[in-house]
Amino acid sequence: MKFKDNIPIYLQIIDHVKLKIATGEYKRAEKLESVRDMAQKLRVNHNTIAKTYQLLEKEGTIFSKKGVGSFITESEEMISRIREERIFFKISTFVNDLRVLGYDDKKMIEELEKFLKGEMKNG
Amino acid sequence: MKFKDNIPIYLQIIDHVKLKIATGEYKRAEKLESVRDMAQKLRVNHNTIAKTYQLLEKEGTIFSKKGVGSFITESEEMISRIREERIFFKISTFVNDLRVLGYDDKKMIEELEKFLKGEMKNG
DNA sequence: TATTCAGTACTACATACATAGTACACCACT
DNA sequence: AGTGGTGTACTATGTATGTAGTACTGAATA
Repeated sequence: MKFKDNIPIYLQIIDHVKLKIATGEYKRAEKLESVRDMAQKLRVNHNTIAKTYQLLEKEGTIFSKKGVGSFITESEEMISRIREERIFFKISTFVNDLRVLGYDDKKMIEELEKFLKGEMKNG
Repeated sequence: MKFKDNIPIYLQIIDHVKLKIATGEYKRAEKLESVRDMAQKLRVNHNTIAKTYQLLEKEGTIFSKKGVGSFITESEEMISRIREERIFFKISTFVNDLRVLGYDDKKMIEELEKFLKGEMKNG
């Protein structure tokens, strides 16, 4: 996993975990990698992963048991919400950003279609 | 202007300036507010604005003259590029993000259209 | 019971960010 | 020549982030 500068690593890992939940890669009640294993895999300090897991637990996305491990939430409703909120956020961000740049609904859709067609030509 | 946590203020101001260039609010060779005035307006330290302007100058977006002020680039080509790069980035980010979530081109456009229609109902 | 693995907690250290205050260098203008 | 506005530079301080190392607590298991 590659981290961007200028954004705290622990926030990027939080997003990384929630993305995997949103895509279904992480499933309900599934055991996460341990704090130390995840730290080694992502090449960060275990304290950074501990902070990540603690914040994810605080918002209910995962839960941790001392001596046992950390697990994805058991609530399917929570998992659905994570996915839906993510989709809504991505779309509304896109719409807002392009409107600020002067795009109306029609032009927005046209430019998106043009982009998708142009991609096919190039790669 | 409201700043997000977790993203350095000076980066947010850089984006803020470039957005105003992209939208045409800031025009070619236009004089920017002074370091101290901009600082007061945005309620940040003047050192933060100084850093912002210096980074914007390093990438050629603006230029500064000691004792005179800071100015938007004189290059129309540069201004066009700032706008075009911004649009490309927003669209490609959107496409990538939704693909990761399992959306193909068709569904992507459908969901965008649904979002835009849904907005009309609500507000 | 003893070991191992798990989350958690703490100190120490370094760097980036942001503020606060001050000072200097440069330019325009009176 | 002097004044004021400009960018620039510097020190000091505090907070957040991240690493490094160590140690503790709890649960599972041999």
